[in-house]
Amino acid sequence: MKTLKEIAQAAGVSMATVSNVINGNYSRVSSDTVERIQAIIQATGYVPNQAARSLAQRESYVIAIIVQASEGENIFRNPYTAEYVGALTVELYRKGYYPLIRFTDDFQEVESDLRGWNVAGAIFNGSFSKQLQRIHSLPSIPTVFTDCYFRIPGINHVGVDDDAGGQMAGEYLGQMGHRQVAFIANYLEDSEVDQHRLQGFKAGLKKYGIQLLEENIFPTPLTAVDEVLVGKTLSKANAPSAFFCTSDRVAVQLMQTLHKMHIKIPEQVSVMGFDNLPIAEITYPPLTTLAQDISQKAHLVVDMLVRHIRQKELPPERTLLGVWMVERESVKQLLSEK
Amino acid sequence: MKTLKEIAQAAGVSMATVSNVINGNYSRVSSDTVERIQAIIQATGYVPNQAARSLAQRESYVIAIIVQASEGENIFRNPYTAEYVGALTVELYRKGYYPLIRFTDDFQEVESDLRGWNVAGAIFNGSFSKQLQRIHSLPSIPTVFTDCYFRIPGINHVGVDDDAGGQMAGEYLGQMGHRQVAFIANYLEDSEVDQHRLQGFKAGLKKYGIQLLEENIFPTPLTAVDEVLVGKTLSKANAPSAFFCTSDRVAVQLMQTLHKMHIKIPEQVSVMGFDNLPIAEITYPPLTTLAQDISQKAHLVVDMLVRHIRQKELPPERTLLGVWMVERESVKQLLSEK
DNA sequence: CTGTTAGCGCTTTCAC
DNA sequence: GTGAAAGCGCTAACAG
Repeated sequence: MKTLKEIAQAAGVSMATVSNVINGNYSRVSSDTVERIQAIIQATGYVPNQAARSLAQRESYVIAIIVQASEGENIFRNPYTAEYVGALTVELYRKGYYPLIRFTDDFQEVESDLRGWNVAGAIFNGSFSKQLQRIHSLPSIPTVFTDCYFRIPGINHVGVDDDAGGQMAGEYLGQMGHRQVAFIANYLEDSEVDQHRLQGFKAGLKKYGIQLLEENIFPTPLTAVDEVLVGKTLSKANAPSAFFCTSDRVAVQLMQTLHKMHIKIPEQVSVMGFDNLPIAEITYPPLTTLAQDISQKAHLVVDMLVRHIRQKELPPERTLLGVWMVERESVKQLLSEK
Repeated sequence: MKTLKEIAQAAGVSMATVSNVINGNYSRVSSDTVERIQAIIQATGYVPNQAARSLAQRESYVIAIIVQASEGENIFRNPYTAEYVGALTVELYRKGYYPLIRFTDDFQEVESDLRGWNVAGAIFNGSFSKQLQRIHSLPSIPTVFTDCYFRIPGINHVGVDDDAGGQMAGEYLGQMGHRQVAFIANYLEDSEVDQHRLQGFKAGLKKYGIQLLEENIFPTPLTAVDEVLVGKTLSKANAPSAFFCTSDRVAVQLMQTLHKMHIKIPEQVSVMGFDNLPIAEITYPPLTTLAQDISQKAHLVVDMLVRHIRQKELPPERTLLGVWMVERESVKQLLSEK
């Protein structure tokens, strides 16, 4: 018993009626028939063919999840991305959609996925700034962009309040008595996320009259985290006593380097991260960081997307998720100074 | 320009011809026509409709990746799973397939995915022991099972040589001079992976005349890793000087507990893991562990699956991937004893 | 080499 | 309430 037609025959009704039952249009079918058909479906374990449905409806229940990654890169080695996509997956199934996950950086591939699968919607993660114009001008499929900043209005976006997070970090370090601090970005030049975290950080420090020196801003982990550079930075006259890193991953790298150099955390140097990934709990010492609620974010994103799928022509939305401090043990309270 | 039909009209040929060009059946089309049609496809950015193709062929280019997880669980928080599924995703796209990722524990859902999408094949990860019978009796879609042990013959399987890994761990600890050791499983009762690692471990220890005491075998992290139990275990007369954990994640938990108790690793207690996940590098101290090549595994799995898709009726295959020691700093060399 | 034709399994008017 | 029929976009014989 494989097709709708066979179900219809078994029930002695037309295909249209079975179709109505399957799709929950009970108002068009007598409750007797509904029950009878459902019983048969149950008994036979009939499963509708998604391809046929998608063809007939000119739309599938597929949602593309496009994650920016370079050719052949396994982006799920990044724990943040993995957890986020996992959370999206869970949410999508909950709502009856199927995720189509694609790692890419290439607009061609994105376009053929979107069109080839007649996707109902798409979720983008990462800074697709360059391709954005073209993505945006695609057939009118609803999209939500996440973790990126755009100058283009008219897109749906869910992000994290990076400014606020940076600011909290700045204030916290100030309050803990640090007066010389440093910032390590992931990719300052390209990532607006990094730029906002830095901006917020500066603002937070300002409240304590602290200035972040240009020389203490490291645009990428590569330019900061190796032993010689860390050594140089720490041996200066006004060496920073604390580092704020744009992500937990970067913080972890820094901590490794410090361990190798036998520099004690937080006794000699304090470290802060951003994201509150599972790894933040297992570092030594446990990492003080800014938390974002990834499940909530996924939930919001999927909700927003589904809303726009159901009612096209809804005006674009933007949401910024809050962040909060998770105080662990990687930042030392300094004696207050003059 | 959206459909094959339109391309055919534009080129002044029949749909069949365009179809042949799209599917690379160049032997049935003159090279002139091939070029002309390809040019048009290029120019118009035509993308074939996957649903239609799948309907007509009675098979899609979708491969289901079924990951065992409880209802609503985001299994990508497990870094091993995330990395593995990511690697599968990369490999599948490389071969022209689309991954359909599903977290579940429920056979019903598996079945409706497999049938509803007319998947070309499926990859299972986790111990689907209970459902296996039913999965196996499904419509004849090729499957590969990974990271599990089954008594049922006739299935394709790619696993890791857990016995060998366990044995290497046992021999290594023996060679490093440890004489009292302990083993922490993830879920000994249910996981045959754990059981094999334990078995190998015992065998490896035996070469050094070491016996693993029953009381030093912890069936789950819950029964081992909390402070009181660790305290009790370590204060015994013949306290273990080293712990072999069935996974890096468990090892990390143990290390955290030890840190909390201010027990020095490896000076006071040595720790070994299994998997060589990225986290193994960032623990303090870096974790000595057994490595498996996840990309290679994914590659093998996809290769095997595709082989069975192309030639049904191929006899079932089983492959065991090798593992190797990655020596870092979590195991101490003890003075050799009597 | 190329075209014609008959579906794949489902949804969707539109009649009844 | 229910059914008949016309596709959705593509592939797969089979003719020519």
